[in-house]
Order: sequence, then structure tokens, then C-alpha cells
Amino acid sequence: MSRQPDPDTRRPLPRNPALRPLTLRDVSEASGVSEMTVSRVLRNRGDVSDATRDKVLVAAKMLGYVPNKIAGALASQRVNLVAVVVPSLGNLVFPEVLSGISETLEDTGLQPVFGVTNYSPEREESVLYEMLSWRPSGVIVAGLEHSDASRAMLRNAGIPIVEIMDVDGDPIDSVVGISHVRAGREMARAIISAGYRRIGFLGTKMPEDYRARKRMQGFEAELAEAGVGIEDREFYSGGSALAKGREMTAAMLARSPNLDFLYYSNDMIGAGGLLWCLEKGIDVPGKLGLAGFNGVDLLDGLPRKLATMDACRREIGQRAAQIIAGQSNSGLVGGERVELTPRLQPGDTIRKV
Amino acid sequence: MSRQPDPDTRRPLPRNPALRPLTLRDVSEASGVSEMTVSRVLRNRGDVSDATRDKVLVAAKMLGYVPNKIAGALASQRVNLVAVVVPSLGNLVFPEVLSGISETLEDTGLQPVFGVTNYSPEREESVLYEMLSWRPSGVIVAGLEHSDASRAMLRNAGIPIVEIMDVDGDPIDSVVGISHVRAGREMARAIISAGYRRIGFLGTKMPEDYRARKRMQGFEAELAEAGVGIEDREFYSGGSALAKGREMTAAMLARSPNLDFLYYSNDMIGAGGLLWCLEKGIDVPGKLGLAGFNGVDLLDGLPRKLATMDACRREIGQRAAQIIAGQSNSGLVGGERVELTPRLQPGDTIRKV
DNA sequence: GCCGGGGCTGTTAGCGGTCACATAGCCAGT
DNA sequence: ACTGGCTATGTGACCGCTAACAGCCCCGGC
Repeated sequence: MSRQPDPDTRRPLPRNPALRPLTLRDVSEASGVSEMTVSRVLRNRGDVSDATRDKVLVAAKMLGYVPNKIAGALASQRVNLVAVVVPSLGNLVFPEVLSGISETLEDTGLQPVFGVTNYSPEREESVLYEMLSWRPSGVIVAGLEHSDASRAMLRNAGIPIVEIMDVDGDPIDSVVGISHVRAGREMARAIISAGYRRIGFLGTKMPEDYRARKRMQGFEAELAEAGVGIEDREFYSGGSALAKGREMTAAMLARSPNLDFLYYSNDMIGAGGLLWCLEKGIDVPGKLGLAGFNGVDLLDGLPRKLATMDACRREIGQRAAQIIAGQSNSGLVGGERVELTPRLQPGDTIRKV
Repeated sequence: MSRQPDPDTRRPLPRNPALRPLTLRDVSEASGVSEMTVSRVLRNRGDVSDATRDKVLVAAKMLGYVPNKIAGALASQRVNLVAVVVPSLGNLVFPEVLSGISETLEDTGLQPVFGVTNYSPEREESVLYEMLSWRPSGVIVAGLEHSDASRAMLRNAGIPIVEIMDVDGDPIDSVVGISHVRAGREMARAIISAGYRRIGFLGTKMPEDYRARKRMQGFEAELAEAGVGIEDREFYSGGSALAKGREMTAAMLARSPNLDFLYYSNDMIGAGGLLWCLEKGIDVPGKLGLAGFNGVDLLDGLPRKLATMDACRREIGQRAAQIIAGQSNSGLVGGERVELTPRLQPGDTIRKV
């Protein structure tokens, strides 16, 4: 008489991993304890005897079980994700912020998740919506300028929000960054006091790069107070920034040969300009001074060191992450304001006074 | 007689968004329809009358409701996330891959989520574990070299896996990339046929950068077949790649002044080397040829164009994303192999033959 | 008048975990 | 022996949403 297997015990064995995704129950059956105990072991929570713990861990490893955080998050109402939203990864600046964040979050149990907006407010809105729908523990977002809908979402999310890079504006919650207006001003002051007077500005065309704009505004304002104006401007968009820096510099100096200083809105175009000037044999910084912005370490490899201003990118990432992780020792529960001070790096392209 | 409000209707009003996170039920009550109908409206699924739809949308917008994808994913067993795991964001190469991915995924309803491993297999393992625990619809991961545990996890995940950048090895599922061995060979061939014979190699010290190593192996093998060896090598780690390129070039030429070609494992150090050579007035490419690898558009702005080989980064991202999205028209369900061919860009730093 | 079939909406039962609490076993103190 | 307190484990009720199905209404056709 052939034995008929009991239908209940004939459930498909959890051997074939592709057949059915593994659940806690599989581990629980394989190790002979309840699901709850397995859950406790895998999360290192509560008291579990060493013997049981070992049994469970062995079973879990053997099956190749990977916990389902979706279910876990739903049940516990806790998500260890931090949404990080930046405009771009194409230039060196944001990757460095991101690594500051990752690094700081590393041993907090929190996990950064990155989103990119391409400087588009609509994209920002949809990226935020998408990310918030995963109920992260916090949001780090670049800039203070957002659509009304984005601001509303962030405010309503009921989680810590940190706006980064920039402090010139009205934060939703916390903010970590530098004042780009002040950065512009400071550069202007340095230029003026080095004796330059006929100044050109080269920047990006992107209307959504508010920070570059603020630098220009601060720059211009400070110049104006010294009775100096910007004599010529040139804006670009797209393409290799280094190449654009060359082209724009060539174009501007052809048009306005009397300029004695060029202020670039970022280091990359500044570097392009510098290379061009050196090739042409222009006396830098004697006849013509140059400066950029960001302090990217690329500049270290240039024939001459471009004057720039460090944007404290890594530190911004770190401080923002600390606020989210609740490690900032301010005692505040939110609404922190951290203004870092960018350091002017005079390099070799501004006359020493 | 004062009316006593029915306790059931006295639930806290969903006015204060910080008090309690909103749920479908709040929207359902606010709009007077069932939760299911709200769900249908917000997902654009199933038949809903226009009148009802409007009511719901108005209520949702008014409350500022953001759906909870955690619950949604758990219930529907569907997650619109694609895990993307790369070793680094610091050089220009991966951001470009990522944007190829984002761009392609844009209108598929899928959302990329990025993770960074810093070239560490342990970190890769934990990043993968973390990401898989969110049950993504697919994984895109750089490289073919992974820890056994990582491979097992990926294989067991039961979702499409695409390994990218490199095709020289044994893929888990699908693979999209170039052959770095072949790339190294091709560069060697070009160098040999341009008449260079005394060759130096400059690269990164990272033992985990398998692709750079494969390029060197291919390069060396091809040279060997022409009866030529690598006469000198120099490796670096950390710091500004541009600056390192200078230093290493200076050091190598001081040590081995007879070299007539320098092959750099990436464009950035190559660019540093090029700048240094030009400064020193070395005859490039007459007395000394130079080449890098990657085809980063930074090179466009250099005084002279460095020879390089395009790694097809954006296209790799696009093709990988297509496979995950099921858009690749191969008819295969998995296990695709896409080998792209890097194009040699001779630039101005290899003698014309 | 009755039936059939759309179009629209509601109901029920989970998804795979975790929380709060109940329970079992064991030992010490009285 | 009884109690209390501890540790180690199990139980049932959810978390917020969606699949599947059931039900309602209204219409036209016979």
C-alpha cells in the first residue's frame, strides 16, 4: 500500500528559491521555532537563547533568506531610509556631498537613497513624491527653492527635512550650507583689494541654478559698493565645461580686451579659462586675474592653481546626515541652521597685495 | 438637549498633518467613497466615473495625501524600484552610466535606486542585501566579480540581474559592457603600429578595480605578441587624479627617460600627464605618445586632445535599463549578453602612421 | 416583465512582518 | 508549597494597501 502524503505536509519544499520567495515562515519551519523568534534573531532584538539563535541563523543562511523590509517597515512603522535629492551628479560637487552623507550615516543604521532632479522643479516634485511615498526617516534636499507642492509635501511629511548647500532663504525645517551671496561678496572684496577693476563674469545659463545666481548677485553687490561694475558677461549651457571655459574666455577677451579679471561661476570653466590664458601667454595674475568656485581637487593638477572658494561640500553632507540621525548636539529637535564659512583659496591667479 | 456626537464620527479630523500620517481612509472619508475607489483613482486603474475621480483627487490634494508605497508594495507584491550598485561616484564614469539608466527608466514606471560600494566586496554585499530586502524589480550591478554570498543572493532573488561595464567573465544573468581585455589589446595594437616600442604603464593601485587590471592584461598580452614588454609601471591611490598623473609621469620619466609611450589607466591621470609633458616642452606625440581610457568629455577642453577609448558608458546604462524594463527586443527572458565596442579616439597624442 | 451585460463601487481576505501581551519554565526566597 | 521574578518563547491583532470577487444600478432587447 503506497503511502499517500498528507496534503498539508506536501507543501512545496523551500528548496527551489526561484519558485516562491522565502518568508519568515520558511525559516521558522526549517529551524523549528516560531516566526516571532526568527524575527527576533534576525533583528538582534529581545532575549533569545544562544542555542536557538544559532539554529535560526544556520537555517536562514542555508535557505538564503533575505528579510522582506517592506513587510517589516509596514508592521513596525519604521523605515531606515533617508531620501537624498540633488540636482545633478555630473559635476564633482554633489558626489562629494553624497559621500559625506553616506559616510556619516554608515553606522547609524540609516541608509541613504539618492534621487536626481536635473535642476528641474517638476522633476524634483515627482522625485520627492516618489521618495516620500516610501516613508523615509528623513529628507536631505539641495537648495531652498522648491515648488509650492514640494514644500507642502515636505512640511507635511512629519519627518526631519534638511535643505543643503545654501542658507540664503527660508528653510522648511533645518538647513546646512554656506551663504552664496556672501561667497560672491567675499570674492569681490578679494578682487578689489588686489587692485583689479575691470571685471568680467562667466557662468552658467541655467536659470534654476539659484546658487550660482546668488554668488553673482553678492559679487555684483560688493563690486557696486566699491563703485565697480561687471563690464561683460557670458553664459553657457551644456557641453564639456572645460571646453566651454576656453571658448567663453576667448570670446569675452576678444570682445572686451581691457578686462583685468574674470570670475567664473564654477571651477571647471575657470580651469578651461586658465588653460586658455596660459596657452596664449597672457600674464596671469599680473595682467589678468582669474577665479572660480567650489574648490574641486581637480584644480590641484593644473599648471597653476586657480583661485577659488571651497564650498565645504563634504562637511555639508556630514552635518546634514548628523541632523537626520539625531546626532547633532544642538538640543534642537529640528529647525537647525548650520552656516559654514567657505574659505577663500587665493591660489596663483590673483595678485598678491 | 445638547447633541452627543457619535464616538465613531468623532475620530480626530485629518486636519493636522503632523499628528497622524494620512491614510487612504482619510481620503476616503473626506471624499465619501470607499478606500478601494480612492486607491483605484490614485493608481489610474479600473473604471471610475469622472465625477468620483474628481472628488477623490480634490480631497487627496487638499489633504496633501501621499500614498504609502510600503503598504501598496506589500499588498500587490510589486515594487517599481531598480537597484543600481556602482563602486564609486567620484570619477565621471559612473554618473554617466547612471544617467543613461535614469533616462531610459524614466517612462517605464520604474525607479532607479543607487548604492555605492567604494570598490569593497563586503560593502557590495551589504548594499545588495539591503537593497534586495526591499524586493526590487531588478538589479544592475557594476562588474562581474562578487563575493560568493553576493552571487548567491542575486541568483536567488528571482529577478532580472544585469552586470554592467565588463563582459570578460561569467555573468549571473545578463551582462552589458565592453571587453576591457580587448580594449587594452586594441590600444596596444594602435601604439605598436604607430611605431612606439618603449612603453610605460600608469594606473591605479586598487586591487579591486578589475576592469583597469583587465585592460592592463590585454594591453600587455598584445604587446607581448609584438615582442614588446612594459618597461616601467607606476601605481597610485587617492588624491587628485590630475595631480597624481603629473607626479607619476614626472617620476616615471625621471626613472626611465627612454620611454616613448605612456598608457594611463584612466583619462584623468592621463590628462595630468599630458599637461605636465606640455609644460616641460616634451614633443608629444613625436618623442612621447600618451593615451588614457574612458573618453570623458573633460578631455575636450585640454590644450591637446588625449588619445583615449570610449567606454560607452551612457549606452551601457541605457541597454541595461532596457533589459530590466523588458524592452530589449532580444526575445530572451534573461541571460542576455550585450558586448559594445569601444571606439579608439586617437586624439593628438599618438603619431599618425 | 425579465434577463443579460456593462459600468461603477464596495467587501473580504490577505501581503509578511512586528508589536504588545500572554505564557511556560525555572529558580530563589519565605 | 506558594509567591514573585526572571528569561525564553508563542499568540493574535494589526500596519495600509490591493487582488479578487460580489453587488448594485441602469440600460436595452426580447
